[in-house]
Amino acid sequence: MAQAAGELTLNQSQVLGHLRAANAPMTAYQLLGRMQNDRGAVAPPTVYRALKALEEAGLIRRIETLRAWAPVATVRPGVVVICDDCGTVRGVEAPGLLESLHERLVAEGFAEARKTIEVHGRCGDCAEDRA
Amino acid sequence: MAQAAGELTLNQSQVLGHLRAANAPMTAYQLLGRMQNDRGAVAPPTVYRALKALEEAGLIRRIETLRAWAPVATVRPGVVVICDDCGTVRGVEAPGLLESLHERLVAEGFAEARKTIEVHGRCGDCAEDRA
DNA sequence: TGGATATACGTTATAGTATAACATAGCGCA
DNA sequence: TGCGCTATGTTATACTATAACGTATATCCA
Repeated sequence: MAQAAGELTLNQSQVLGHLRAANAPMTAYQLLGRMQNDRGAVAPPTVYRALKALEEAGLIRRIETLRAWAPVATVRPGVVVICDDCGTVRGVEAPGLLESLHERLVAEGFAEARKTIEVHGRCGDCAEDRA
Repeated sequence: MAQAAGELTLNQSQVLGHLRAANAPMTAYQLLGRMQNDRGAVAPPTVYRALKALEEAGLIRRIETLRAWAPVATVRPGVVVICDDCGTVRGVEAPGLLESLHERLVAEGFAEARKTIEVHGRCGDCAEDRA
């Protein structure tokens, strides 16, 4: 069951599909539940393997502070903004910010490999709802 | 067993002591092991309760990307820099950077409550060791 | 004084997140 | 055909975190 490079397997595309259909990040076990609805018996490694492959392909990322996963389409750049009321997540572009942090660390001799920037709070829509 | 505000209980000061003695963040269960060495039977809630109190007191913080805990040195730094080789963690102050991100989000109507910024890579010392 | 309340901790059990290890199956190709 | 590769299945277990309930001690104040 070899797989052409750049294409998704069935597991992977199902997991990605569920993540893209959701309006908030999903935990691995929420995904597992969906997969079991779709297909019957599915075990955790099936989901975790798909998540790993999708993450390596740059199609999803883990939201560390939520222990959950989101498609990069909703979260693309470096800064992830999370509304604790409605659960939605979006990416904010802040190239200058990331750049200056990078410079700063390089100057201190630190070789940066991976950045996680997550901001929690309440989005404008939810603030209005409570106004 | 009420506790004067601002003072640490025995559990809390033992947990904090272990974290300060370590040269890298520790997981809750590593701490649990140390506590058991010190005192015999100790259960997870004892450790987690101490961690929660210490975090609320601003004395430690959870390193999300490591699922581990580290003491906070004096000022609460905005950016946590983690060496994946030696495991050490340090805080970097970057007030301008955080400020500009904050402005940016306020402009979009987002009310920020909590930020997590963690950078992984290799520190200068470890780069030298491998040179 | 004594009882209502609050806080910390003990204890048991369980929920939630993630991976190790080994087995099976399909595919490309020498 | 038989070998090696990759994806998936399957079982078990490790690791992280919290719920729920019980006990002890301190504090407040009627």
